[in-house]
Amino acid sequence: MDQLLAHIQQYISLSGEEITILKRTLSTTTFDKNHKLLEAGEVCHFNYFVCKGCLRMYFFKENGTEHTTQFAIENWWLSDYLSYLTQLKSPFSIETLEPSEVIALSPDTSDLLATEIPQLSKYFALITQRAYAAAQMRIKFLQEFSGEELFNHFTSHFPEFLQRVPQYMMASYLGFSPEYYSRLRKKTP
Amino acid sequence: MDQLLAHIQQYISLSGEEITILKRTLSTTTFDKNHKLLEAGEVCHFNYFVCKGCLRMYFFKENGTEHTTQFAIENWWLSDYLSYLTQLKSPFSIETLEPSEVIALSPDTSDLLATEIPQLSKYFALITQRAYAAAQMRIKFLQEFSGEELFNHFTSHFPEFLQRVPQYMMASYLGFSPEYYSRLRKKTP
DNA sequence: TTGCAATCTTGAACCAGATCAATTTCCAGC
DNA sequence: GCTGGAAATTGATCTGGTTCAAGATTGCAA
Repeated sequence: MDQLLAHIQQYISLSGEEITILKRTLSTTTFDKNHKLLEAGEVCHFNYFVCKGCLRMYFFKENGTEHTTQFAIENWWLSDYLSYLTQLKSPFSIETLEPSEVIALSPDTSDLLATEIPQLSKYFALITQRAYAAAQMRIKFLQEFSGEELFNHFTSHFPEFLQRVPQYMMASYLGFSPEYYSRLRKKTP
Repeated sequence: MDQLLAHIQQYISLSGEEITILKRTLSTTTFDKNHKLLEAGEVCHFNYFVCKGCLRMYFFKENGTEHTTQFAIENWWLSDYLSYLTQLKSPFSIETLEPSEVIALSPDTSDLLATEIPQLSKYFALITQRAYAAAQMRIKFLQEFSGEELFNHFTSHFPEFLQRVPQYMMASYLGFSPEYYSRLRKKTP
């Protein structure tokens, strides 16, 4: 919970009263490893803030192969935004990869908080802008880099991730097969 | 200009006075075909709204090949959000593909308008959310579909685009070579 | 501690899509 | 209405990455 308050206060300042409102309105939930927060075919009712742990969002192709589209660790928000906004069914699943502590925010609660704490809209706007900017860069990387380049880029920029995430998930996140991932790993130890 | 006002009023309602403020503050600019609105290496100072025409955002790999990351037609906003937010240099270029009429919005003007027309923050927030949602779906499609599937999906969902955009740009947008695009096209006429 | 299931590795055959090179078609500007 | 350059097609060849199948490792549940 303090995790989120600290994160918010990186962008806007909160009065004592506002902090009280937030603490009263929001609550953290603890989940085991491999707990499903969203199952493909359901509506994505929440935007999840990770206080502690690690989540991922993924989907299945018709042929049954699984593809991870996003990871989220401490201080990241994660949700299927299209489903979250429209309340239509999501093609994605979201699950914990570690025992995790998250805050689940619904659109209603979000609106409520934004009216009680006007500043908060600015925080949410910033978060969404940053998420969009990150998505733009991810699209660029996927187009720009070969598998090997993606692998090298990722291992050098986010080494901490590799410890926390199974290789076959990393492989599907970067857009190639587990076998090829293993070969790249061998290549540059 | 009315194009933007209409677009805004799909999401929020504006008073006559607010419309006046908008008309006074914003202006449309007309550009020839192939006009560069942003050159790679510069800061992206504006978020562009397309009243009429067509823009694209693209970048170059070291090997010199060009990759289109986004198109924008009427009623779409386009910018390199990371550069726009941080005012750091952008790796992208933005150019018109047709004679176009656009509204260029700077972060300062955006803030100014948001204080004069509080409702407008909601509009901008919605636009960004939708853009983020679209980017999430784009990433999903790029992971989910083979070249041929992407091609079929795109031609069936956005046939109007194909008329307006050169094939080699479509090819790089979908993530493959112009030659392969041509072969796919032949395959399914 | 053991046993089983999930994950990771390795090899060999294969293929979607790239690259290179040679025409052909399409236009924008004179 | 030419004409030169950009865009599109087509064929031949090549390769990054997949797929399939068979072990080797790991890790966790009982």
